[in-house]
Amino acid sequence: MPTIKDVAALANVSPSTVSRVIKGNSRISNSTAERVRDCMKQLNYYPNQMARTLVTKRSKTIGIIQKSGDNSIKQNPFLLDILTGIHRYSEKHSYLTVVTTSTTDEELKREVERSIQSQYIEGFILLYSRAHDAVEQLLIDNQCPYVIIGKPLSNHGSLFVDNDNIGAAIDLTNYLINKNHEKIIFLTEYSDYEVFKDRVKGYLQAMQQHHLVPQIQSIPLNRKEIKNCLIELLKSDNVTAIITSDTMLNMMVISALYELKISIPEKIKTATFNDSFLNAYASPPQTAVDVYPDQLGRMAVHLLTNHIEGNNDYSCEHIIPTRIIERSSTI
Amino acid sequence: MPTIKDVAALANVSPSTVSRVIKGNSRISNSTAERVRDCMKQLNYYPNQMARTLVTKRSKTIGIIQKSGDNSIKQNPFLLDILTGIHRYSEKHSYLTVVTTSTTDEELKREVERSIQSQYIEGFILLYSRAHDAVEQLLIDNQCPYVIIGKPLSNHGSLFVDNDNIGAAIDLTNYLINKNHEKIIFLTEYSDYEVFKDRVKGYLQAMQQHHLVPQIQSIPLNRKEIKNCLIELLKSDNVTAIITSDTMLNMMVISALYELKISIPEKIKTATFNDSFLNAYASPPQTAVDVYPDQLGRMAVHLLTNHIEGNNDYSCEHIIPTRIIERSSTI
DNA sequence: CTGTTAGCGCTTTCAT
DNA sequence: ATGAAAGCGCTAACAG
Repeated sequence: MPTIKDVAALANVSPSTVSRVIKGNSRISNSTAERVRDCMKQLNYYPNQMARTLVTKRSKTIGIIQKSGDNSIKQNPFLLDILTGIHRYSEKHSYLTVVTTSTTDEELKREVERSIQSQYIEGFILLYSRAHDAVEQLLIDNQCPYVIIGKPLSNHGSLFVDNDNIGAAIDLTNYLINKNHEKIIFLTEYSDYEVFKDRVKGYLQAMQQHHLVPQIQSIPLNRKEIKNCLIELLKSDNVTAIITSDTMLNMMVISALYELKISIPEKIKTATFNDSFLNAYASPPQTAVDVYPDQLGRMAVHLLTNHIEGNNDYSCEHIIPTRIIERSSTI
Repeated sequence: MPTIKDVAALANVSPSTVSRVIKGNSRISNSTAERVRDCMKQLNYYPNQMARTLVTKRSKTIGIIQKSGDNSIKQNPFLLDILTGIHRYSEKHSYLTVVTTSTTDEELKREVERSIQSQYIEGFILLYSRAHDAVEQLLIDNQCPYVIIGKPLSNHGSLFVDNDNIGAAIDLTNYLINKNHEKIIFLTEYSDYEVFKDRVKGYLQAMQQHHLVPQIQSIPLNRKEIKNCLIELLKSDNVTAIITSDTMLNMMVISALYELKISIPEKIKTATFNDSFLNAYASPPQTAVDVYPDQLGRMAVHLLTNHIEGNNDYSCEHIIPTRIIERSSTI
């Protein structure tokens, strides 16, 4: 591997001159700059990032923290779409991304701790929001720059980007109400994440505003329990529509409905949040709220890199809009 | 941020002694080692990875190369399960992973090029296998250590780990034949990846061995085309079972069947490859071949790190077994 | 068992 | 416009 010295020697200049050429310093004559660049090509030289980082203290690397859990949680297409947005936008700004995950919260914390200590991650993006989160506290304690994708909770003025989940839930509920549904139930998974709380809130608001009786049910992400729960819910009342708090839960619900031979949309309508291919290719395709995960990721990177680089730009919008994608499940 | 010198000063030893304590060198008296460790704690000291890498030339970082494509390709749970396996096992061996992806092949190549040039990735894992792949050629040209998850093609004696896809396809086909199916069709997506070729081969072998007429159809991953294709295939013949080459295609197929009001498993059985939650929570749950993606990832890391660290251990098994997970779609 | 010394490859004053 | 020199934080001979 050729070093900056090799290039310097070949070009008959000092290493500092080569260094200046690399970062496009203007005070270098065109002729030498040209010559140096030729030599770099000739030797197939590329600057060693480690060495550069060591002196500049700029690794151009951001850490992404997923919530812990098993595969089916982390493989939520919603999260993956955010990841894609982050990745794409980071690349454009020549930032590298490394993601941290774990099965348990404790392990996740340890992992994040490790990557803080290695001191080459310049900032973090937190892919979830939850009150009293140990990982966020870690970030605060270590004064790491970070941005949350989700609702900002701590009073540390943290950077964040989010959807208006209450509004989105109101919209989706109203959409069904406008189709003359009256008995609409809301299914949500057990969890203390903020998103779900907001969606419940929005549903409640919309139902109450139309003087309809809301019914909310928390269920674990588990085939059997979901099935039993549905049997219970559907036998007593004349439920005509189900809203689920997230696509993964919705997927399980429609799988259970299929088993129960309750056909969608004939007997019951279903709709959910976080659109993705999972909804487009479900049986039948599902109506869902698109939360523009790509944009969430993009904006998160934007905020974080701006903050890291000191050029704080607070003019940008932190709330990403949403829209309902209508599909067969509610038609 | 405290450095090794600060620790050394506080402990009244030289930096080299601290360095030795860090890497657990045995030739350090217990008393000083203890004292040094105390000082590290006291100062909240953690070694700077960059500096360490610069001198040792060991970054303990491996690069993962996904195939290019849009989200629905990269979010294939099969790939993500491999990723999880890689990640988990890397962590255990305190390796870091960074993944490279892109929408197009050209961009992917450029990205990989960049990460080779940055010279801090010690080896790569290629998540696909394809003949005449430009990215693999790049790895070869730059003499990067790498392992392929999939069929080894180049004659460079590359490390690899794979399933016996032909065998798996034979098994799955036989499973259906044993259930007295005779008209079984095989649907595969357009693509030049090796996995699919092998699965087709296995299907063919099994059908021919039982003197049944095979029927293979390539289709693009596209809702409309799949639907039309199914209409065509199902009207002419008395097809009783469909095998798809991958879960994503299968998902689209069952969505189309739902639309066509052809119920599974009553009118037709379906089965596919690469098991995941997508099959477990499909409508109805799908029979699928589990290829143990976690183990594929795990073994890939094992081979790669062994190779990087010079302790070549060729005794380990490179072919990961498979098994059929039976679910409602074929019952 | 421990200290001294010389770098790893790069950037960055400070000169000129 | 360019070079010399110092040093980022760490490790690795070589001494002793």
